[in-house]
Amino acid sequence: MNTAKQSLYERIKQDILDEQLPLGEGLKQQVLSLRYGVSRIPVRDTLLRLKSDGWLVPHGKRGVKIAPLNAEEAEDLYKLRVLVEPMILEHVIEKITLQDIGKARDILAYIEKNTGLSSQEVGELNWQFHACLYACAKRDTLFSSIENLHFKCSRYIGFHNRELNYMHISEQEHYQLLAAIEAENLLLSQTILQQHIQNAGEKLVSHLKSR
Amino acid sequence: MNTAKQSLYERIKQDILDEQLPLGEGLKQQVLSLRYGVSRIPVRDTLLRLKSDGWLVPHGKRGVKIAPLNAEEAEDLYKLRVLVEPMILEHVIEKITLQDIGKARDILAYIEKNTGLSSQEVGELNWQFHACLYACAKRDTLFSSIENLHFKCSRYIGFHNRELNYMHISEQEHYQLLAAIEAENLLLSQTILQQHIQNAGEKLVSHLKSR
DNA sequence: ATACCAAAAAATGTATACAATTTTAAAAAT
DNA sequence: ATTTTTAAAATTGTATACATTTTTTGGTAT
Repeated sequence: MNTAKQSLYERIKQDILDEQLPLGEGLKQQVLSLRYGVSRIPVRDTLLRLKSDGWLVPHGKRGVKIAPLNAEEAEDLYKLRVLVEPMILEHVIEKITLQDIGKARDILAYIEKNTGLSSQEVGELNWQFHACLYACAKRDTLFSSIENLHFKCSRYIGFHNRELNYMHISEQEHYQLLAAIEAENLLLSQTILQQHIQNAGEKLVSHLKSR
Repeated sequence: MNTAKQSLYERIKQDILDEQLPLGEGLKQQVLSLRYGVSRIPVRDTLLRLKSDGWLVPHGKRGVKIAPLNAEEAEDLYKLRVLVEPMILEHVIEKITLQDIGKARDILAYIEKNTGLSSQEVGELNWQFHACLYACAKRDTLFSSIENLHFKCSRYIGFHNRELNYMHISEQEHYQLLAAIEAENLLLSQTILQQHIQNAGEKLVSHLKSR
């Protein structure tokens, strides 16, 4: 919405990702308002929003804390994605244009060219690629459900990339997916996408469990 | 959280369901704060929350309006439920106790006994039945994803009941589902649940389309 | 008459102030 | 020493006041 609050939302998200905010304890509105140089009102708005997003959870009778990462949640999120994301491909193939495909290909090319990207930037571009494909299906509900799953995953993916530096592997799968969509081969594209998600999910979960 | 805001959230939800609030136009914070006798701050909190919930959508550059009902969204929501809800049954069957089953059965009995319930009350009790089963799986992420889908559906279900008075039909399916879970028959319970959701979904969608 | 611009009005975003609740800490009682 | 009670401190929820942005409206020019 507004620049101030939007940036506050982004800044707090970033600080959660970078582990700049206390994990076990409740987040104090006043501490955050001092830290970010705004009043408690926009802080409250942001905390409420991040709670809806699932990045924050209730803390005791009042306030919120950062949601702990756990392997079980990651597992369920990826299983959900395996089921849900292929659903939208039907509509993607129906509606996708050459411009859309070009745009998606551009994102992949950009990732390949810029080897110096941070893991988080790669993660964001990865989602841009998927979102770019899914958006052209023009199914708001499906799209936002998927977007929501991605958002919840993104906390794990950041971690994933930072510690495994994994993302490059999946680039080939992205090109295969794009080709299958371009060929309007629904079943193949769904299979590739499922595999793509499952591969990433299994790697992440096994890594989370082995800590 | 607090009583005042909790009840404000419930009251605004109720007024959206009962079509007591303007549909096309943006909801004005001040109008609502006068209407409900509170300041704009808790109103703002509630509007933000209902926007996250999907009951409200952005209105122009600023503010929110009530999300319009449309058949496409209902269709996608039910298709999502058909895929996602059977997922949790695996864990339900693994963990469910006789107490849980008893509690679920009590809810069904209560619905049968009280023939004078409003369509909305029946809808709420229906969800209580499902939630009661799903909760014992102890899978927070799966549960809240399903809860979220139900919540989005609930706007349509209220409408559905009011205009079709359909819900009694599904009681038999509920008993069948409970029996299959009690018998620890995963595949059967999943099939019944899928059918249950699909039946309701198809009826609702066809009704929405024929307006 | 239509399009465009500017000023006023309206609506929201944010800050500060106050109220209510919860947490803490300390003291008293067992 | 441990538990319970009670008061103070801390924290959040809400109201009011102010700032900023958006929308509307009225006027002017083409």
